[in-house]
Amino acid sequence: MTDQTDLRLTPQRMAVLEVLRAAHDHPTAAEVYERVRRTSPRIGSATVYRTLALLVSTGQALELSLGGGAAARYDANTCRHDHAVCESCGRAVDLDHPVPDGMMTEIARRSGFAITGYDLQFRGICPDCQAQGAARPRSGVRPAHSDPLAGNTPAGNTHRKGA
Amino acid sequence: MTDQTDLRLTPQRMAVLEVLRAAHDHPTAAEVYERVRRTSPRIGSATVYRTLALLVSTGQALELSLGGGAAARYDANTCRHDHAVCESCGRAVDLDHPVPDGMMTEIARRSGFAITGYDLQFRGICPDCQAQGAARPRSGVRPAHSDPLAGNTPAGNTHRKGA
DNA sequence: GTACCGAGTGAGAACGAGTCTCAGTATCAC
DNA sequence: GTGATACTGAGACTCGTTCTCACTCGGTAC
Repeated sequence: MTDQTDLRLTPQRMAVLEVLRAAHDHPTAAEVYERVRRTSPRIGSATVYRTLALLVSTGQALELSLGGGAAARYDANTCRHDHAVCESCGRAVDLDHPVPDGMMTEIARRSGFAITGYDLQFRGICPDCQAQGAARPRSGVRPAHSDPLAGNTPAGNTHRKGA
Repeated sequence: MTDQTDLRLTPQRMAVLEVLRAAHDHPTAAEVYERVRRTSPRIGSATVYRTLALLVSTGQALELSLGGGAAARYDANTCRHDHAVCESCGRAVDLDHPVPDGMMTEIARRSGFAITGYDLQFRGICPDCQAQGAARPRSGVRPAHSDPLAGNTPAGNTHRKGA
């Protein structure tokens, strides 16, 4: 849309794009909606979701799925880069693009896939949470490759809702 | 649980684990539930979700989030490996572990994160779909890093539901 | 044998994220 | 001005998942 396509440049779309470009914390769609409403109180959630999908489909934003059932996050930094996600606070930080191009060629050769891209997310504990000695898993971001544990409570649920 | 922990080895948990070990197609929780019901018709979905979370937390299964709002998938292959996901049919295939260990050390050094693991998913078109000349995006698996497109319909929705 | 306790279960309500429908509005081309 | 079409907002809806709660089951002490 906007400057690259024949789609219309509406105030709502401008607002969503501006929020996304101003944000460096990889907001979820709900967070984008909340921020856009500060400047455009009448905007609907459907419009925000539609606009985010549009931005992703036109290459003006990236959609990140940080796993563990967490909501999708959006990133206006469309240069190829990867992320490190904190398992304690859920924060995602940008990383340089560390996957060698040769690796994708090799994967394509071995798997027979026509590789179009990849998602690489490192998991760990961010410096802030390390400083706090935090290791409490955050709701919705469960460690997926965790070591076998004895005597866990059945569902390692961090309760998503209050009720 | 089972042979590694002091948790109980119940028939329901056995059934879930057996379904997961027999499956090589990375089933979703709903698919696991459906398959388990063939042998244990009285099992509840909550039990399946609880058991899957338990298997993940004890390291006996991996949870894969394939992005695009798709449901989490599960994998009984707990050896470190990565996946290639078909953007057309949604199939995920296992790949060898291609990320050099030195890369994680480097990421940890540069980001300050205490890296505990990573998720790497390649996206592309599987050989079968290439043979069919298919490029139709599958429900729930939208291309996330797609090239800028002019004149897309606003929401590239492949309708998830019939209604 | 039985009473107790805690882990585990099943049913279904509830929730959050995201999508769909639809009527109304804005914008564009003519 | 008119018609076509893109876009919007509201809200109902679906889906995946989790929570609650009453119940069952198995282990253990007596």
